[in-house]
Order: sequence, then structure tokens, then C-alpha cells
Amino acid sequence: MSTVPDAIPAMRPPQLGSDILPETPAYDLIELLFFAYRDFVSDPDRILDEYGFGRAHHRVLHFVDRQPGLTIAELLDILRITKQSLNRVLKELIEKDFIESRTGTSDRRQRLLFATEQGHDLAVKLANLQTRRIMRALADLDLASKDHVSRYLLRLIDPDDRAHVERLVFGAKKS
Amino acid sequence: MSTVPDAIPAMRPPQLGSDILPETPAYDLIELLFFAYRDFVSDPDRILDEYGFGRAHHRVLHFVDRQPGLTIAELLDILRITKQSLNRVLKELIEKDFIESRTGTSDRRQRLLFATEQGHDLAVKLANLQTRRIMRALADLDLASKDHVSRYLLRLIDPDDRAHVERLVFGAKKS
DNA sequence: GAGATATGTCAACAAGGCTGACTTAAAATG
DNA sequence: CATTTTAAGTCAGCCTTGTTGACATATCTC
Repeated sequence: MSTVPDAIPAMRPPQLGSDILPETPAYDLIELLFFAYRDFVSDPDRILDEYGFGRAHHRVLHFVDRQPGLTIAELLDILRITKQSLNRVLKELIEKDFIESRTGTSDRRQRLLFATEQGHDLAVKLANLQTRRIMRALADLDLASKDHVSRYLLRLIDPDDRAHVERLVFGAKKS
Repeated sequence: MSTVPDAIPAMRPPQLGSDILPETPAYDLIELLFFAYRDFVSDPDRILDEYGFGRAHHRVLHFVDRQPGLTIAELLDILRITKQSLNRVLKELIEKDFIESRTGTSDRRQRLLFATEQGHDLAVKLANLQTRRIMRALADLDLASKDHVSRYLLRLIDPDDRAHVERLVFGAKKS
């Protein structure tokens, strides 16, 4: 049994992938995302440095603070790195008392992660820094703009992950 | 001697920085940018791998292809990495004949960088891959959305760099 | 009790950043 | 024209953060 459909529409476009491409690549949006991300993630660097942390620590602390009780497996799924890479930074965050690891209650094999008070304070401090930049960027844009921007960013994400991210970001509900 | 100032203006807002912050950090836009960027830059990886290149090579090739005749100093300013880091990847791109380095004409100390035919082809292939993702994300968004998105991303960039990026991205002119 | 699962750990390696010191060639400047 | 500055290249070593592969332990599931 062939997987090739036997009736392909006559005028199939000559593009490489499944979608139609414009004549010219979207250089503007490609490059703007590069520069925006470059500056966006650089804000927290100075502060992280004072604590002897790097960007990897920031990512871990951020998601643990946002989702108290996160398990190792869930965190690995969010960050898409290996267990060994995660463990290196997580160990430091636990040793320096920014994150606490508790044995799971229903499943005692799991480790539930929580930000300590100190950890929460740092996470909020860094999030506020980035929020300030975001607010500056949203100022004097339409009310609708924020929505357009989130929709665009959400749709840049791999379709398979979108629902997951949506749940994580908007907290289960969202029109 | 106390570090507590003895005369604080009466109605100083309680925020940390120079701007007013909302009660809650903009977790949605912070996290969406993280996930969007993660998936966006991952597209080219497979192809780069076939050539023995990484993301660092991609960035260099991209900007050289976009701005033929770029000097080392200009490239360093765009990428914000050290000369030594750049040189490592640039050397490989030149050895493998994806980029060509010519001595400057008006200033013979400079090296003007150009993508070779092979280099240009790869740069376009990767840009098309990312453009496909962008087009998918823009589909069924208003006509105005693309504008809102670019404006937002542009305004996330450090103010000092915005004019520079604008020139680079939109090619000198742009309302 | 056997096997699967969640986590932790050891060792080695790679990519891509960094600093610091130094060289060379060419331009700019007094 | 001698000196200084500038653009680029290079050597050596280090750090962070990612990788693979192998293996250990505790706990859950069947």
C-alpha cells in the first residue's frame, strides 16, 4: 500500500517545503529577533554575575519559581537539555540555597523543586528587569499590539509544543 | 555610620528603576520570547551539522551575506563577541570557502568580507527555512500585525543601537 | 519478584564564549 | 618622516554550558 496519494493537484508550486515562500527571505524579522533576543537576555547578566550564576542558572530558577513543585522531568522538557547539564546548575542553585528539592508525595521517586525565599527574590528581580524592557517596548503601541505580538511568538513555536507552552505561560486558560 | 539616607523624598514611588512596573512581571512575553527563540534558531541546526558548522558560523555567514564588504570591526559590533571568538569560526568559513576575505581598497588594513557562491547558497537556504516558520506564524494575523511585531522587536533593542539596527535591517530608509 | 521509571552521578569531550599578551601592516598625525 | 594609532591576526589558557555513554539507586507498577 503506497503512501503517495494518486491524485496530486496539477499546479503544485515549485517551493521546497510545504508552504509558499516569498521571493525574498524575511530578513527583517529574522534579524530583529536576533538583536532583540541578544539585548533582552543580556539585562540579567550583571546581576547574575554578582551571585556567581550564569544564564543557565537563570533559566532554571525562572521556571522553578514560576511553577513551584516542578519535577526534574518537567524541567528537562521545558529546557530541552540533558539531565547532566541540568544537574550541574541545579546542584549549585540548591547548594547556594536558591532552590529546594523535596521528595514527591504521591511518587517518592520524583523531586519537587521550589524556589526558596532568596531564590524567589532573585527570580522576581530578574523578571522585573526584563519586564521593564518589555514595557518600554510596548509603550506607544496600540492596545491590540501586545496581543499580536504574543500570538506571533506563540506561533513561532513548534506546533507540537504550542499547547504545552500555552498552558505554562497563560496558566491553563486563554481564549 | 548608617547607610540609610536620612532624607528620602516623601512620595517616591516604590519601584526599583526609572520606570513604573506593573504589579506582576510580564511572564507571558518573557517566556514566549524564550520558547520562540529556542525553536526559531533550532531550524538551521540539522543543515549546519551536515557542513560541520554551528550556530556561531550561521550568524557570521548570515550577516556577511547580507552586507557584502562588511569589515571585521563592523561584524564584531553586530555580534558583540571578541575578535578571538569571531576569528575561530571565521577562519573555518574561509578555509571551507564559504566566505572570502579581501583587502580593503581605501584602507588596506581592513578586510572586506564576502560570501562565496557556496556561502550565499547556504545562507539563503537557512534564511528560507526560518522564513517559512515566520510566514506560518504570520498567517491569519492582521495585515497590521507584522508591523506591530517589528516595532515591538525593534523597541526591545537597546536604544543606542536601534538606529544602527534599523539601518542594517531595513536598508537605510524606513518610515 | 521482575521490570520499568525518576533521578543522580562519573568521566570525557565539544562549542563557543572570555581574558591577556603580543605581532604585523597600514594609516594618521605631529 | 618619525611616531603613534588603528585594524586585524594569533597564541595560550580558561570558563560555561551543552553533549554522549555508562552505571547506581530508589521506588513504582505489574
